[in-house]
Amino acid sequence: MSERAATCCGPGGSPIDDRAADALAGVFKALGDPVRVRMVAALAQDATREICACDFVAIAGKSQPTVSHHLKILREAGLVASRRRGTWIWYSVVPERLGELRAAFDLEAVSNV
Amino acid sequence: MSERAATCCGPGGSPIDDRAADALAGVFKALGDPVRVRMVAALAQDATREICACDFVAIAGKSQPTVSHHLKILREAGLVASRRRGTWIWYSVVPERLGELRAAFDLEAVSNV
DNA sequence: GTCTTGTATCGAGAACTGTCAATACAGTTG
DNA sequence: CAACTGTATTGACAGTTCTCGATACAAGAC
Repeated sequence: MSERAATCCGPGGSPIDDRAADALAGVFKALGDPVRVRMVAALAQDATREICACDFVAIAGKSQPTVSHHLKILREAGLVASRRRGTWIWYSVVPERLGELRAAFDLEAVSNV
Repeated sequence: MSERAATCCGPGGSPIDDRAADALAGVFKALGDPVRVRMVAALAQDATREICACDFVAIAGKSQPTVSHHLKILREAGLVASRRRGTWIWYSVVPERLGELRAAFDLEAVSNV
């Protein structure tokens, strides 16, 4: 930067506070893996869809511990919810969180496309 | 899974092909860092906004090499574009790519929120 | 040409991530 | 209770990522 920067640059302050940036980045990071994208996509076909944890082994094409690891990341990011019913655990998407993400792209820059 | 899975699980095939999942995950990964979220947010205030590379040092609060590293990641993800004008290099958002991301959330599951 | 300044790349270290085998935990069944 | 099955956790390894100092490259000023 240096002083000369004043010659080239406008104001350009960031329109997002650090807490919001951290939160957004956290959710994006959770979606930043192809395996997890496939899992979320399978769930997000509709908001009420539930998929048994055991089925994600086939959907993801990974071992059971790996699938469990990815499900945990998605859970902690608030993207999916789990619900035990009898022996099996069913996962579903959290529509509110996906709505938040979509809203994050509803900016001037995007709406004009 | 095992054979018993057939007892608990529906079809649940993934509605996204591997190539699309890889592509989506790649863009999400690029957004999976608070520094880059702040940089993109600063650019995305409107589609025509241009920010000098030198200004991102202040916006990101990181060293110049680190900022350059993050800008490269955003460039390679197609999220921002760079344009040299004289001495300085100006960055702007790529609205089409942001539109693609927004479209990724326009699913049944989300539109019903 | 040299000097100065903005930007990108290199190199290295610390921290994190994806993966799976082995193991532990949680339910159901007998 | 014990046995079985679905799920989560642990431990370890390879690969990646973030960060910055040092350095190289690029363009304008002199």
